[in-house]
Amino acid sequence: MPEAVVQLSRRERQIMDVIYRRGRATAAEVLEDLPDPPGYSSVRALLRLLEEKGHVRHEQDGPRYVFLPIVNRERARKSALKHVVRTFFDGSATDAVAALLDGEGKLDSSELDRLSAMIDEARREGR
Amino acid sequence: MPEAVVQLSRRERQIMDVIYRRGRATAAEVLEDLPDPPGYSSVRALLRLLEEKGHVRHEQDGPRYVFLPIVNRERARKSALKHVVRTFFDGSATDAVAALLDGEGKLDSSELDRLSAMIDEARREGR
DNA sequence: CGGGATATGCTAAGAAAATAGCAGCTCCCT
DNA sequence: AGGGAGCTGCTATTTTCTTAGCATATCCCG
Repeated sequence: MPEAVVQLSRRERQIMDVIYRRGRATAAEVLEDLPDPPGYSSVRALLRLLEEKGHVRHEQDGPRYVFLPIVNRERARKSALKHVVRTFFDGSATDAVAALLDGEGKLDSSELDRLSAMIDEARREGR
Repeated sequence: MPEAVVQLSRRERQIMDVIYRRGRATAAEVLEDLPDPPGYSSVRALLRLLEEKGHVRHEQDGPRYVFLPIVNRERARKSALKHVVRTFFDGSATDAVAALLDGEGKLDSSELDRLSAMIDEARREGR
């Protein structure tokens, strides 16, 4: 029930995306990956804000900070998928999978095997 | 090619989500579904803005407007999935499917069949 | 060991977002 | 027909976001 989906602002969202993509990132790295990159100071101000709000934390790495998400990737993933499924697929995970299969880049045969295996697995569990 | 993912503000994003979820919506309906619902006027102001920016259009329905997304759901879906896959799954659609299979609610057997069929399909196309 | 490059902390101001208020139009019901 | 309910258009205000600037600390290399 917690899942207090705090609403991030535009930049905050962009920054969190970068951090999730990289797993961890310094202010300079974040800046590198931001669209319409602002000044360095701006990024740092936002990172401080995100930290205050409890979205990231930092570890010291020599002279600089490395920022990490508070919510682990696993959880964040699920939450993101859930939102997409709810918003664009009427809650149907199956439809979402369908879109992934034909939308995203071609999957090679080993990946398809992996998926088949997962489906068999689900079938076994399901009965 | 560029997927000009125009950056929406917090509220704008929320409103677009509502519209995509419902397919079409009046200002009152949008308001209904918004978290931390603001005043009615606020919603309308935002809708007007979204229309100006080209994200939605409206049709007249008797005395009121019904708003619809400009980008059709199909495209919006793909774009949303792509973003999630990129941000949280290192670009691996397969991993995303995996998360969907065990994350989202249980799939019943007919859905699993459907997925199997899609995978076979992909295999056939892929070779 | 000295200086440039790179960091951080803090703060202030400019830009954008979000909200609310008011006037006027339209529909609908009694 | 009269009047309330429900909408829209526009605008003004407040709040939040976003940015940049400056002072200070740390690292690292020649």
